[in-house]
Amino acid sequence: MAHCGVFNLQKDINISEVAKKAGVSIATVSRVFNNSGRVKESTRKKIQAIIEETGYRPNVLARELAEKKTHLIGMIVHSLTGEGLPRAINGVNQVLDENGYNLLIACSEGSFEKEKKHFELFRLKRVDGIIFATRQFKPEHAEWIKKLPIPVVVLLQDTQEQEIPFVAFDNKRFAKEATKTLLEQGHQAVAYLGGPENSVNSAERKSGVEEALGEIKLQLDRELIGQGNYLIESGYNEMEKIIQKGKRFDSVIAVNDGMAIGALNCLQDHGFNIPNDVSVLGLDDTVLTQASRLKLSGVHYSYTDLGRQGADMLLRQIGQEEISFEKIMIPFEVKLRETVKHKEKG
Amino acid sequence: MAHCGVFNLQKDINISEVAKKAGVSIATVSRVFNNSGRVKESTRKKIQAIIEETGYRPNVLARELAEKKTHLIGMIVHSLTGEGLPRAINGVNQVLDENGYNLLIACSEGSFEKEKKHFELFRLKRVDGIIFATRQFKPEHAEWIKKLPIPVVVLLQDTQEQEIPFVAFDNKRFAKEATKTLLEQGHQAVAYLGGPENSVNSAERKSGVEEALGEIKLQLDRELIGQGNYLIESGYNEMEKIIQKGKRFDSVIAVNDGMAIGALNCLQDHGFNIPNDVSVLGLDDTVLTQASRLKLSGVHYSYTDLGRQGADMLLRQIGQEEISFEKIMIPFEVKLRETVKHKEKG
DNA sequence: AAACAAAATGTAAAGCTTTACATTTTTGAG
DNA sequence: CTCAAAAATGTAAAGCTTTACATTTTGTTT
Repeated sequence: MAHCGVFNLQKDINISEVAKKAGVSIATVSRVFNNSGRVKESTRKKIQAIIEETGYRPNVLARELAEKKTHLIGMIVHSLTGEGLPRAINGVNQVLDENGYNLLIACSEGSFEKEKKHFELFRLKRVDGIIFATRQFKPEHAEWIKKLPIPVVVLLQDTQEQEIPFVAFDNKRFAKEATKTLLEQGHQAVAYLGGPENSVNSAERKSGVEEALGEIKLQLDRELIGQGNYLIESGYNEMEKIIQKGKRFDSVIAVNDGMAIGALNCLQDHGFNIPNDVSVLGLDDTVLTQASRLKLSGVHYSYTDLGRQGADMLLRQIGQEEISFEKIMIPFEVKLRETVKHKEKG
Repeated sequence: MAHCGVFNLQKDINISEVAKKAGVSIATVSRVFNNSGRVKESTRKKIQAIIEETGYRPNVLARELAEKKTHLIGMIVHSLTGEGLPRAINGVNQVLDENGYNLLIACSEGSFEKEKKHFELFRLKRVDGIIFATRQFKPEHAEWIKKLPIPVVVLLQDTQEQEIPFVAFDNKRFAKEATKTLLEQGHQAVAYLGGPENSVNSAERKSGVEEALGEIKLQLDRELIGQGNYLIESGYNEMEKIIQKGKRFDSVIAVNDGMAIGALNCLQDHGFNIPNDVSVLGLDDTVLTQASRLKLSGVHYSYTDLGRQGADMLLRQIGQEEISFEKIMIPFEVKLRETVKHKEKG
């Protein structure tokens, strides 16, 4: 076996030592290593041999200092748990990896202060670009971003700014589509389980549901609305409350899978037959849809795609003179599975 | 509002400009900024005022070059999806953040080649340390790591090397404990659903189950063993196969939650009463345990903890002369929930 | 006031590369 | 064989800090 690349470096060798061994100047070595400028074939071979032999690798720090480019991308996410964001990170990471960039991760835990801290940190670390996934995009965020001399791409939120590009899910639209699909199956009395009041995404989804109902002159009955916190348990509890009211409904739409699963369990515990008595749909498509005995219906949208597109967009912006505005909405697909009663089968 | 820190930097200001403005040398500015060496109070104030005014921040790259320290930790994981590793990343990230380090993420997708590539990359990027989470720790890994001039901590696997510290779950032990707990409830005919044949962790868990059975002179019946791939569907299918064989069993242990949930669904579809006819337990404790109508029993162990302890350990090693060997096993807890029949209730 | 210690500050090197520009060498045409 | 142009290579600056060591200033003691 020949030399094992970088692992063989006992002590760091630098460019001038290579140059000395080859009897040339450091500029020539640099040219050979970076394949830039002209070098006579014989010289190139000689230098390459020495690079091979010594296992020389340029000091990345010095290089970055000289080039003013770190090939580092910073990504700020509000959470590292849950199913979505890790997938988004994965997507980002894939694209960066394919393009020779590295990913620096920071987690804000939803704290505005931490977001700021991480923006500053990334700025100091001289990252080449930032991907910012937040639960709520505020005017202050826009201010910071506009001051930054590097491109930023926002994930998950519409920035409402012509200067700040983003990639997001069209919450309202897919909630509307999913609801329409449900209504087309003949449902009329829809119960809705939403997320926390202050959640932008949750509000968007609700308004999508309402819009779909509105188009056929229906509306959400106040008595059939629950408000929870995305968790399975909360779905169960909110469903319980609605059932207790005794008002009739033929379908339940939940803002996410967790609450939908909770609702499903609750309905079954009350003896409802799913989907014949009640259809259930979550505006989501996580692993939970597969966990229940009846496969849960939902809306599929890919976080991996979100991440990939975001990273693509960022890389496009990097190196560009002007930061150009782009917005991308990730496509979605309504998935009717065993928890929704189909007309044709009805 | 005063100056908004780093965001205000229109153009980068460097230390010599600050020095010039203050009428001192760059060494003094450096001393003030880093709070090192002695500086007269009046000089310090003057310089601080100018730093404040100009928003000067040292160029991190130059600093790192001079200090030979990047405050960067590289983490290699085999997957970014799933519930465990993102939590581990989260734990690592928390500790690093608390200690002024940054996290560089790389995903190997289980490929040996990619692992190598990322080790090399991290080496070149001059990270201060590496956290390596792998599915299988091979002799080659040990070779690389021993050649590296920076500390490495391995996650999830016993390195079997006195020189390479690790943090892991004691798969065999918790599988054994969980099984013993189950047996103590009076079960005797245990069916086992395992993971892929080549999985180290899966094998460890199986041997833990066998050991527990062995202690009371029982053993796994070959007819009651399934081999799947961790997914819900695979749990369902493997359970189905076993049921078809018609052999009696009073409990099912699955290598993970996914397969346990699949098995649970399958059993219920066949009309078994859980837990009266059959108890079900997964050697895991993910969100899936909450998803089914009957809360799934399992073993809880914290990936966040794993990550935190790993990062702690790494930071301890950094800066130390000799790399010292440490091994940590994360504690676990058996969780009996609704899918296991309890003796006292029996 | 001298002498010395302690404190404050400055100088310059080391950390290592890339690259614009300068210089030398080679090649080919006349 | 000469000269110009092209090719190859070298020099030195720029990128910016930290820090060991040198120097200057200040303060104290005798």
